[in-house]
Parts: sequence; structure tokens; C-alpha cells
Amino acid sequence: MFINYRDSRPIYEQIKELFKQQILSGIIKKDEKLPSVRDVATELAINPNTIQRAYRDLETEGYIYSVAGKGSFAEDSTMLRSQMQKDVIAEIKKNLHKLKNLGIQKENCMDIVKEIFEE
Amino acid sequence: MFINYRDSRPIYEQIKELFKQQILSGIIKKDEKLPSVRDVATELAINPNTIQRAYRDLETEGYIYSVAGKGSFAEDSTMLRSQMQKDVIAEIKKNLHKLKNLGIQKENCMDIVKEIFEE
Amino acid sequence: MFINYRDSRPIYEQIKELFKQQILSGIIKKDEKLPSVRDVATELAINPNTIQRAYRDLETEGYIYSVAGKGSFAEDSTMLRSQMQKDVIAEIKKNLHKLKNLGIQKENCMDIVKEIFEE
Amino acid sequence: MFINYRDSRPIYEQIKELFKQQILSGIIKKDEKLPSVRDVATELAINPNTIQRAYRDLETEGYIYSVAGKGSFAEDSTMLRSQMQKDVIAEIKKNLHKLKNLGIQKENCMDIVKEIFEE
DNA sequence: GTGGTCTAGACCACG
DNA sequence: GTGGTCTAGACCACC
Repeated sequence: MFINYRDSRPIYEQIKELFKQQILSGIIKKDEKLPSVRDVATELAINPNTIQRAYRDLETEGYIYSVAGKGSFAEDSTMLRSQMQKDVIAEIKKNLHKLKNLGIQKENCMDIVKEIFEE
Repeated sequence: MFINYRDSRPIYEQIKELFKQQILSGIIKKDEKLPSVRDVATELAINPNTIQRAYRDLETEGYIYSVAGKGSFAEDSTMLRSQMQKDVIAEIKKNLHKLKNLGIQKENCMDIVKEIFEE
Repeated sequence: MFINYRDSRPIYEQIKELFKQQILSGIIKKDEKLPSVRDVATELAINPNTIQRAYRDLETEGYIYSVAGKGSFAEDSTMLRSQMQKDVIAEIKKNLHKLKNLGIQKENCMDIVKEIFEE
Repeated sequence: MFINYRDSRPIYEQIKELFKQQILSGIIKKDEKLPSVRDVATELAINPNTIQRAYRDLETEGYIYSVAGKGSFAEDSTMLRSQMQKDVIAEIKKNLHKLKNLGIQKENCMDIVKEIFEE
């Protein structure tokens, strides 16, 4: 796990994204325990409050559930995954429109897709 | 021109985007004068410092050039366009990676491209 | 019996409520023995300390009485029932105040009462 | 404004409720500015972080929107109000069912409603 | 040991 | 002056 201090995004956002990826991609499975707030804090050399903030956000966003005294655990990600897909696809469509307006051809866009999926 | 105070982005970013769009799309042509800082400020009922900040950024990003005592003018947008293309393509690649991680197939992404370019 | 780990309430509160319901509704009768702390703990796969805590609370709240070396037994529920009524009525009054502040009319509240008691 | 330190609920929850009431009841109108984080903190003799937590929660729950450098402002409460009504009514129904099971008569419940709305 | 709340005090970007 | 982020360190309830 890495934190990029040059990244303009706040640290807790970076941490949130790390865990979101791991949950959505199945690296952390349903009901699997996440590392404790304190463990992540010491590993990343970051204040526990910042990790806590990330975990709390992940809970309100539905990615994890926390049990005081036991730990934090991954939620079932199937619902989240489909929602995430919709969001990302909407984002891509917006950018494809931009490219279209900038005069890029369909073939060039196809090539970009191929490039990503064949690497 | 509209400013959305509920938008999480700072006001000067919103103003920058407004002018970027107009320059890239040709609404404001090469060497055409932009409205003065004061005019924009009064029209949008916004602090002139904020407009100034937007113009300063647009200048360092190469969208406009300023002539002391005369005003700000649009740069040639052809160069900017290719830069913009690179940025948007980078953005799309990031999102394609996300979709790949979420288990979306190459064919589905191809379909999205087709959908946009054939509408 | 079920424990919901996602429930924000602590586990011992959930266990307390389970037994309160059974005592007030008569499923566990006056002077009937409750299952032992150890049995509940093994059945629910929960730390015996937690069950102990629940039983201790139930005793101080007057729902059960414990006899050293024999076990825990249900109290007479008639007294408890009137206490329970008071608590629930207080809760309803709080919520009626909220509805009043939200602009709901007395008639609408009357209808809600009718709906419940005539179904 | 008052904070009850004996209340088991965290301070930020109490503060959230104070502002929710004022927004839902119309005391704070749409787009009206809330007192600044620091002002509330000094008035209640509470750490600014705690107020900030309350304001941030209110924003994610849709009660206010915050503009960095300008302040926090009330959202349009009409949507929130109808949602709130549904929640409170559901809560009352749950409690009415409890009373019904405890043997309370419909007339007694009617009297409670009258009591609240005629005081 | 776990998550959760709170304080005190600092710094930043924005307007 | 405003909201927002972060640190350091404390305390609590729960398990």
C-alpha cells in the first residue's frame, strides 16, 4: 500500500480508493476482516484518525461494516460493483463525447480500448 | 454564464472551464478579446480576485495571453486541442482500467465507443 | 435466535431484547428457567462474557432473577409490562412532536392509529 | 442552543439534530447561511472539529451544502421533509404495534395524539 | 485489541 | 474569515 503525498487528493481519499479497489475486485472478500485502524495507521505512518475517517466513509458508502470491538469487514460487493460500472461507463461516455467534438475518429478510440485490454 | 455554488470545485475552476470550452470550440476565436476581469466579476457577482486567478491560470496553461493595459486574448486553439486530446485519452484509459478490473469485457467497451460515434 | 453483526447496537443489547420479548409475550413464563449463559454462548458462537453482561442487565432491569448455582429465572411480567407501556408511550409522544413540527395534521395521526388497530 | 453532556448520544449527533430541526421546521430557510463552524464552537465551548464533523454529516445527508471560504447553507428542505415524515410515521407504527400487543386500547392512543396536538 | 468520540492546535485553499 | 485536512494524544464502550 502506498500513499502519494504529492497527490492533490486528501490522504483519506487515497486510502478509501485502495480499499474500494480491493473490495470491488474481490481481493477482499465478503465478510473478510480489513486490517485494523491502528495497523493501517502504523504501516503507512499516518495518524489513526485519518484512517478512521476513511473507514467511516467506506461504511456510509456501503463498502464495509464496522463492529466496535471486533473490526471492520467487507460488505457484499455485487451491488456496489454494478453501480460502480454504471458510474465509470457514464464517465467514459462523457470523455468520448469530448474526443468526438475534438475530431478524433472512431477507429482511434477502438485502438485505445484494444490497447488496454490486450496488455 | 453560470456559476454553481453547490459544485464542489472552486469557483475559479468553473470559470476556467467556461473559457476553455469557448476557446476550444471556436466560440472565442484566435486573438479575440476576452471580457475584462471587472466585467466578468460584476456580471457573475463574484470577487474580481477570483476572476483574476482564473485568467492567470488560463495564461500559464496557454489558453490566453494578456497585454498590459489592453486586456486578455485567446491563443491559437490548434495546439491546445492536441494537448486536450492527450488529457482526455489519459482519463479514458484510467477508466478503462477500472472497467477491466470490474470484469467488463472488451466487447462491451467497444460497443460503448460505437454507441457514441454512431449516434 | 439470531444476532445481526451489522446492527449498530451492541450484541448484548440485541440479546437483552430477545429475552425481553420472550418474557413480556409470555413465551418464557414466570419462574421459568432461562438457558444457561454457556449454552446461549455456544449456540450463538459468542463470547460468554457478552451473554453474562446481558443477563446482568436483565437482572438489574427487573426482567429476571438469578440463583447462584441454579440459573436465571423470569420475573413476573405484569409489572414489567406497565413499565414497558410507559416507555413506548414516551417514545410515541416524542415522534408525534416531530410530526407536529413537520406540519402534519392531527387527523392524519388519528388515521395512523386507526390503521394499526383495525388491521 | 444547548448540549446535554449526560445524553448518551455523541455531541456531534446532538448538534446535527439541532440544525436538522431548524432546517426542517423552516427556521433556517433555503440558502440561508448557518453560523460558521468556529462561531458555533466558541458559543457552545466545544472543539471546532466536532462541529465540523456535524456539518460534514449534514452535508452528506443532504441538509446543507458547504462552500469553502464562504460558509455553509441550508438546502431546500421539501424533499427532506417528506422523507423525514415517512421515517417518523414508520417509527410510530412500530411503537403502536407494541402498544397493541401490550393490550392498550385504541382510545388511549387517540388520547395521546389529542394531548400532543392540543397543548 | 477494536472501533468510536473528542480535544487542542496546526496548516491549507478559497474568497 | 471560511470550510477542510491532518496530527498527536486521550478516553470510552465493547468483546
